[in-house]
Amino acid sequence: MPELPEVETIMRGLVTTLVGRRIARASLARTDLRWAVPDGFVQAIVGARVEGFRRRGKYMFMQLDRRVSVLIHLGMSGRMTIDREPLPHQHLTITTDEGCTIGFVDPRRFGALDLVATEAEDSHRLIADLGPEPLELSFNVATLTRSLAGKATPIKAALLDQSVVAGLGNIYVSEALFRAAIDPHRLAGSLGRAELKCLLPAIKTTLTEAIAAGGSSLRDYVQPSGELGYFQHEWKAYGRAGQPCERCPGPPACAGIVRAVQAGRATFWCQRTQK
DNA sequence: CTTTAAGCCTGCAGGC
DNA sequence: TGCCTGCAGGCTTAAA
Repeated sequence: MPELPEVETIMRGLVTTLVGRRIARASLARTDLRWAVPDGFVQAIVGARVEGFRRRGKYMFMQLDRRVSVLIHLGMSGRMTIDREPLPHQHLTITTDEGCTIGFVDPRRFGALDLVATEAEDSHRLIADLGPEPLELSFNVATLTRSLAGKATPIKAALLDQSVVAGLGNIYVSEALFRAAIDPHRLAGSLGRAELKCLLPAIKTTLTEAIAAGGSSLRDYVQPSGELGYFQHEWKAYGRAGQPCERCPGPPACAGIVRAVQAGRATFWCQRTQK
């Protein structure tokens, strides 16, 4: 589920029910997530008021009055629920002073919960090495050029590297490369200035449109309300192996979208138009 | 140093 | 129906 657009969507859902509210109760069903939830987690948040949220890459901070933030990472299968019956694998349940119930659900337990001083959010070990936020001005042709310079790794893998740019995952890298008409196998350092000037807005518009659509839903609900995202209907490459490419006339001129495995991850692209 | 592969954990779809 | 295999949105680590 959760790449940047999904995390952003989920966070916006949490803002409306949590900001300004006090945490009346909290319970941890288990603490062995990707990393152990720290001792004292529940005591640290119960009684606190939620002041705001912040997203950084695929990570979310829930900022409490007490100068403490809860770091939330959803891993592969993480979800947040609002006012829904407890689900299997619901590891954390929070109740607000208004009686709303927030659930953190993560079957595969690749996700994480941690505490960090609010003023030190950016120093957290999971955050410190993240690259620029792709939708901010700090992510531009100059910074992208610098971070890709000399890289002998395929551009697909480079864009998945969170220290190059924070928040892209397997779906949106495939989508952005399709839009930029760049072959995912091209070595990152071999991309010319013109190609980077095309890739940059391709990344930004893909993410912006995905956020506007509420993210992409694969097999789980994305939004805390249970609503589905609908950007999966806009996918032009990801998950479309064997289907026609929208830029091409179809067979025999073009075989359509093909799938291959790169660095252990599925990649989808059009061999005719992505060079 | 850089780049690839394996591993973490569970659920689901497809093949037999 | 039931078992087995492969695959999945992320990230870390060990190995090459």
